[in-house]
Amino acid sequence: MSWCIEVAVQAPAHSALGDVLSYTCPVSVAPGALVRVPLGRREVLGVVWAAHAPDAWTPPAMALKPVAGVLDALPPLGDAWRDLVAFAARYYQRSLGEIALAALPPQLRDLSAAQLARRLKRQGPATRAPGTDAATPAVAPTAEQTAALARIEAEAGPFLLFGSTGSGKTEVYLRSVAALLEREPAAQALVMVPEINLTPQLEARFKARFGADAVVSLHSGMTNPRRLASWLAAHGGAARIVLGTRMAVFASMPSLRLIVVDEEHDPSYKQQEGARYSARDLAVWRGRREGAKVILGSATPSLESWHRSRPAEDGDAGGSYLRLAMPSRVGAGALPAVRLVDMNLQPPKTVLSGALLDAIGQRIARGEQSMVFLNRRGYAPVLACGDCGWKSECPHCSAYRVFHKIDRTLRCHHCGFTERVPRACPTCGNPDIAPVGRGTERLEEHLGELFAAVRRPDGSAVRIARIDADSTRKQGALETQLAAVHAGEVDVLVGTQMIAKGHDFRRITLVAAVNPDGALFSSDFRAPERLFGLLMQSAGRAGRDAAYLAAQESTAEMWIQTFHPQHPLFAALRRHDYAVFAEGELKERVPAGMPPFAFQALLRADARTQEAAQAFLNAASSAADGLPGAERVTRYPAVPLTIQRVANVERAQMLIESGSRAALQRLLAQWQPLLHELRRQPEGKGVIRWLVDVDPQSI
DNA sequence: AGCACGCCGACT
DNA sequence: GTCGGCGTGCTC
Repeated sequence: MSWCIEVAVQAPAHSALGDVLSYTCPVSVAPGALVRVPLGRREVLGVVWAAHAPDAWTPPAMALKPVAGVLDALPPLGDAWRDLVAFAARYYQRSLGEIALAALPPQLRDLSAAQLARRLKRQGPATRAPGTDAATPAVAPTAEQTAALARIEAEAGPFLLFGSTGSGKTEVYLRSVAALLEREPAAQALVMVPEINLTPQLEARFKARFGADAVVSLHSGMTNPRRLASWLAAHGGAARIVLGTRMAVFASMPSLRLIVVDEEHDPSYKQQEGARYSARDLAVWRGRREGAKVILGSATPSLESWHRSRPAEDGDAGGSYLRLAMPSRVGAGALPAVRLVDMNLQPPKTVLSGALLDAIGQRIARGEQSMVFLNRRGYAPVLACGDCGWKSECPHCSAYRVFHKIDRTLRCHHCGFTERVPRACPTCGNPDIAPVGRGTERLEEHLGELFAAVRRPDGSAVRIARIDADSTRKQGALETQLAAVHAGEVDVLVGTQMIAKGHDFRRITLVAAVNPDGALFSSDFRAPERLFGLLMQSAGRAGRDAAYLAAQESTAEMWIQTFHPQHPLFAALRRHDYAVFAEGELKERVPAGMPPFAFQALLRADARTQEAAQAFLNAASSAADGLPGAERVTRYPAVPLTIQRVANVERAQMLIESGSRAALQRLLAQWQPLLHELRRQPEGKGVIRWLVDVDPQSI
């Protein structure tokens, strides 16, 4: 008789396939061990979830296949890690194996037991990096930082570190990590940032403080071998500090004691494909499960975290998070003065108001830098024919193709369909087709023309640069461009929100948002929150160096051009008052029953036709009628997505909402098998795929 | 998810 | 006459 082991393999949740598959094994294998198992015609990597001794299981009707190999050179994944994976799978309605395998470095899938053993030997034994040897002399912390650190030491958390841009949140992270590593010889810390772009500078700071050996990174921009090496270092305990993007929340860290989620409000923490997990929320869960402290940091926290960190008041016990405020900027100038330009008072079709141009011109003359934001790539969002009304619609999507002047193409930003710009209107032959609206390319060109005659202090011509997804497509292009800005080789920087995040430009004294109005009246209730965060973050780019401002006798300014200057969002922004903005938003959400006062999920269907997609959703809704607890959950009607068709696929979704997270979870869990079933019914005809998005980040 | 098997259009 | 499209079905 042999052992029976239950193994999680990469397969989607499916009615025909259970969460784990059973195999026989001649020897005992610990849960958490990695194995190679036959699956159909191939052999795949799996994680052992349970093992049953020879006398403790009865063979099922079907014959079980034997395990193909055990990767026993690797210590098994811990209970805590498996609990995290199991929770994420359950909460986000995915299969165990899908989450488990996605959480492992991809290269592990291709390695045999012998190859892995060799690899581990080469990597050397898990010598624990000391973690504090290279400690660079740090400047003394401010009173606010000291106070926050004391609370973090003394209390359990989770903590919401509410620190304005430039308040030195990173220093608090560094010191919290340092205190932990010194206190516990084996302890590990996980530090997450929202974007890959932000990992290099963070890595540099952590390596300078803790030594290169103690720190590894984990993100999708790394090569597979490097990712495997980092993962093994974290799993073996050699790496004391793991830095990474959202995927790092699943890193195996046997001695995890501290988790930092920087810019916790950032939407990038929510995965938008496959398993749609929130790395921030999982970090909080993981911290509680493993007894690790969790620090969420932001100048503009998510309303969820803000609400959860509300102080106790009469009649309200307060939130479960502890809010630590650091309102002052360190070594930076005062927060920039916010100037609103009422575009209603400008001549029609004004792109950049005269006052803004003057202000930028003055900065150029003084050798300072300005930054102009426009959240739209390309030259113009639409190309149109004035005669017949033709517009550059994408044939495969319900969206316009964007005109990119640089390579004279029309590109669909949703499906990627690209064509050369036609010489004349494709429908009426009119050669006079014109760009409508503007993107970063056109803004860059426009600024170049406007400042053509202006001279810098040394008499040379003005230099304008653009940073967006197009200009940084090539490997290393972003670094090169950022270096040029730092070196003062750029006077005016044009870009998308890519340049609003994190980068610490010392000589920028003016930031302008040219056209932020779209988000004010969006159908997505979180749009204002995102806009506020983005504008605050952008404002934070200006005047980061107080000494520089003083030497220049300059002041930092944030310019906003808007047709709605009286909007309350701008009033709060003007005073840099996130708290007022947040309280205002929360007040609106209570009566509307919206998050954080309710919990949501989306059921989405993609199909050949919009009718088929909606028919599936409606049938799904009917199927949920009988489920226990359904009366505590509101199901809204099926509606098309804002961009209804992408790559010839019609998309519809249905919002599901409840005041009780448990009730919502219960319904989703019971719904899942019915949805699989429904797919094969007539109502599921034409459905290409369906998916559940728990705690959707936009609706 | 893979990877098969299984029936209908343009090519050596 | 085949090569190949992706529509259903199965994997312990």
